[in-house]
Amino acid sequence: MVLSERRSRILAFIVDDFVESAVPVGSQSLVLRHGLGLSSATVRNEMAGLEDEGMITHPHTSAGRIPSHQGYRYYVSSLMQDRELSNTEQMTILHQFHQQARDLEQWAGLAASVLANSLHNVALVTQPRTIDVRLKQLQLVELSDNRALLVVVTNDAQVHQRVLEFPVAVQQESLLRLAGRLNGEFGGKSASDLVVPRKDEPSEGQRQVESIVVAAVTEMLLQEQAAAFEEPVVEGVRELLKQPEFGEADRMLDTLEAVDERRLRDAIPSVEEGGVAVVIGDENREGPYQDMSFVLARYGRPSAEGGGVGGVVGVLGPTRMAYGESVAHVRYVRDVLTELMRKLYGEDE
Amino acid sequence: MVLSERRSRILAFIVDDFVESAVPVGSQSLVLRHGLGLSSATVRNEMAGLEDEGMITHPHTSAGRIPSHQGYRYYVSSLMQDRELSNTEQMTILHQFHQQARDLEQWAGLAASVLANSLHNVALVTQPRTIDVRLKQLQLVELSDNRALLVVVTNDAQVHQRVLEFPVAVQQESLLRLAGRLNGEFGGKSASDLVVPRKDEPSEGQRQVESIVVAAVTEMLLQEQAAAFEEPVVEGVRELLKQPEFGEADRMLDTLEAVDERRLRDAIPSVEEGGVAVVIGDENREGPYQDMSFVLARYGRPSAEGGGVGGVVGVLGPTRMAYGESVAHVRYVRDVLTELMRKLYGEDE
DNA sequence: CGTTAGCACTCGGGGTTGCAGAGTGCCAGA
DNA sequence: TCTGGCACTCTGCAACCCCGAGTGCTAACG
Repeated sequence: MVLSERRSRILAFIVDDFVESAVPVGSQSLVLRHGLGLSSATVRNEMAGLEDEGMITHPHTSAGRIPSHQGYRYYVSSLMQDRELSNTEQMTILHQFHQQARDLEQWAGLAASVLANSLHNVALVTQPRTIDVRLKQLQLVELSDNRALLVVVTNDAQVHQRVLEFPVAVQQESLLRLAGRLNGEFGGKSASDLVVPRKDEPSEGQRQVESIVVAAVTEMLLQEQAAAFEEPVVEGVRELLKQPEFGEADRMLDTLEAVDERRLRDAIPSVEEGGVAVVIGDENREGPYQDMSFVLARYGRPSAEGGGVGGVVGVLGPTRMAYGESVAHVRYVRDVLTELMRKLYGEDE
Repeated sequence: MVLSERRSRILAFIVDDFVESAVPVGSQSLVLRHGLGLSSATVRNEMAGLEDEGMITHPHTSAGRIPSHQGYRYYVSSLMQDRELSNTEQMTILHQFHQQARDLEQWAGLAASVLANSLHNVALVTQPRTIDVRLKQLQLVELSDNRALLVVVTNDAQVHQRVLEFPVAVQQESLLRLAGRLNGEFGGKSASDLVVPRKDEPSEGQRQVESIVVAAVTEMLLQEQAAAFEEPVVEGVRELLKQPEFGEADRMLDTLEAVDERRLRDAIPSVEEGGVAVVIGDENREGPYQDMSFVLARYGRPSAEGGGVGGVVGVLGPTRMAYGESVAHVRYVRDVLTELMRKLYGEDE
């Protein structure tokens, strides 16, 4: 569907005004705010037209117009100008990363904070994951006589841990030897390559220990493999709930449920690599998000070689959202994260 | 202050009824619900007395009575009967722990979930910490040519990680040797014992690498040491906000801010070992919690030998809270966590 | 034929009014 | 010392009204 030049301008103004004020915009206020050389009556006629085309609606007979989901869609796809962040904005964001981001795990949280604060909506960032999970290194730390902490580092630089219990007493020294041997044997391997070995040398007890460790590692790798994402880091819930669409208490409670990490993990729309995806209102499959919008992007290295590592970064807000701003910010933070990952995992390979 | 037997009974009924219904309780409804052999008029006289003693108040002239903070305090200290969880309740909770709690890190979250669901309030649990942080083991994992992941396990079985950047290229093999050497040298030592060594053998580059690693480890240990608690795991925010005292939207927003992890970390009242602490309303120093109550306990091993490991577990709710239930649940979950820790870190030492 | 002025109509929000219900305080009598 | 009774108070809720902002339509205008 293509709108006339004039209608497009009017639609864009309606979207802009409504996004800013959250109040349905009427014909008169429109001509007053933006000096279009038309009378309010003409604008009313055009608005009626826009309504016929499904771009805007009435909340009730005598209220101003608000954009429909389709109207937002048209705005995002055809009308919105695609701005880049200014240098100052870029520097502000970069600065926060350079100052605080020590640890891989903190990156996601930091990115989420930055987005939430700039956009006053919920920001969500998943931890970087690889599609092809492999063991990088494991470590065994003695805790008590027959307990040890197993620490597993995978090729996406994620660290996982688990407490193991053995039927026999073990010494730190033998655990070290075992860890060393297993690292040599299984380092770089994926879950399916791990098998409980049947060597002859080790005593009965040690064989048991070994098989417990290998089983745990296998399970941890599989678990990592199974979840496309783990629960995303979510930031800015309060920012979101300050928006006037959530003014009523029960609406707030529903929304609070919708932005629960566990809930979001399964609801994040799929995103293709490269661009920034905008999913508006009822384009969402899941109920609670039908009057909200996602702006999402993949960060990380492309999965070309199967060894790609990455995740998803984005914001979630009411459909009445500053799409232009959001896209610009999400894209920039995506680029920053991608660059960080590129440095971390090395330039090539 | 001591109340007459009859007034005590009436106060207890007022607290019970108000906790249950959240509606100010009047003299008549009181005699109807509990068959005390008195007329409403007499109860009114007693209520006037209780009001003089500061135990209850009026929201306005012609409303029922609600307990004052002092009233709750009297109730908790003198009136409340101290129940234990029934066997079934204990089993339900234990079952959840046995089924899900694989990983030390998950314990806190699980404990919080259990409490939040049973008590319909916010539950908070800090990760176990020791007062005397020592290095247990470290691990170095190569990421790219000149980057490595440093994994540090401390004596409280916490795992921490950081990405390090070296001025020279490093090999996994030399990292392994370095890690082994440092483990031998510094295992069991605390931050103050770590010093950048000045050996002669290693080449210039390797010395740089070593000093970077040692510096990072020191910093991580200190950081762990500095924070009495890290941010607690918080669960059940939605449960809390469903309570009628948060029915209005702006009240909800304020509360949402108050239960923010970062905010809570600094606001948790201090708790002595042993018992269960109840901090009611304006007994809290910090503003946002002045009309809420904490029920808290320390879990873990006593810090007798300086090597104790533990944390804090508890709930946060409106002053109108089922204190008896809360105390019973918090105490039981505390015991469960303590037992788990005892097993984990060994019986003695 | 597109644009505009004018007009009747509609609806939500805010303020007012008017109960009904639940409670209280107090007093006089058992 | 307790209790029945009564006048009084305050909240919550529903009904009501009115104002303002906005619409749709029609007729006139360039």
